[in-house]
Amino acid sequence: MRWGDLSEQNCSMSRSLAVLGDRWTLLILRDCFLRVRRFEEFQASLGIARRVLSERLDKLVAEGVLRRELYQERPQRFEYRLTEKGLDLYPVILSLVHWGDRYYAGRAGPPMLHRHLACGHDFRSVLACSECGEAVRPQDVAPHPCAVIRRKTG
Amino acid sequence: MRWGDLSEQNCSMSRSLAVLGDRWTLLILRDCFLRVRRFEEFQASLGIARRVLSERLDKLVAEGVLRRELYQERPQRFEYRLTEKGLDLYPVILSLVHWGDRYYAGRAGPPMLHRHLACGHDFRSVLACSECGEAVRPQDVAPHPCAVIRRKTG
DNA sequence: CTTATAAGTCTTGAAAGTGAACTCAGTCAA
DNA sequence: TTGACTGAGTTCACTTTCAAGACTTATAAG
Repeated sequence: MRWGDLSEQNCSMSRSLAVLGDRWTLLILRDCFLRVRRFEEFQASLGIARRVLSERLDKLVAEGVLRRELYQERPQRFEYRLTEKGLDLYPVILSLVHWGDRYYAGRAGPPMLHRHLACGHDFRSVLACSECGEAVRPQDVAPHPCAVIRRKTG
Repeated sequence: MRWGDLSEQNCSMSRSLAVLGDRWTLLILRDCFLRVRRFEEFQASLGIARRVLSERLDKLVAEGVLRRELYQERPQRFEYRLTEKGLDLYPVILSLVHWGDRYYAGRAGPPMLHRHLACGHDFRSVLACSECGEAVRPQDVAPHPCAVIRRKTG
């Protein structure tokens, strides 16, 4: 299967990864959450090839994850900002960061901490249930198909 | 910058993505959480090229995300199972699934639901604070460097 | 004019991915 | 004892994507 065909899969994860799942896109989005907004900033921060950066930004804009906003007339210059759809990726980003913190922080500890302004503490992200608010572990979850699952029956 | 140099970055997200951030790895892990364990099963489920699957599984084993376990002697056959480190990726996977549910579910709704066995409800994943248990939004969080940040100073 | 800046685009060799065929160890059935 | 079959890979001949740097375009500043 080609990567491009992924978005046609009947699976939300495939469809998410069709947008986010290549080598640079999530790093670009991490930068967005750190208030990086301009082409040269992304390029300097990531060391990504310019052509690839350009492609990825275009795709994220096309998908509505980022929007391209004029910040200067003459010469026209644009910056890239998270939309609401983009902001909704925060749990994905933070989960990845905290997994890295747990398994790849050196002796020096995690390079970055996150303070929860509401309670004042540095925190880790916890997966919680939208219905009861409790923390959720993999063994507490039963995935089940929503409706009819289409199978090839031939 | 080459992808291979990513793991040397002083950022937990880079280090996570150095392991997980290519085009197929997270889909392989999704399958793991759905109890797919064997080479042929992964291959059939994903339609991935066999060479790439083989490479990815090896890498995940090398990183300690999966372990390779003998399930049959003569001929020796192995299956791949999540380690604790792998199980800790559940928040990442579920966040991606629920983001896809929200933005890419068709008229039919999400293809897959997740029941929280503790409370009995189908749920969405919510990002919560490990310290106070409250739900966290991006604007509630202040990231700050943990220790000295190394910069190129000349 | 000349240089500088920001945001790209173009080019070219290197790396990675694709799909089909092939290998290898062993089982099973005739 | 041959022949088909299974599961887990490996190999090969392409095709696609990526990396790094040079080039382009619009404009301002000196």
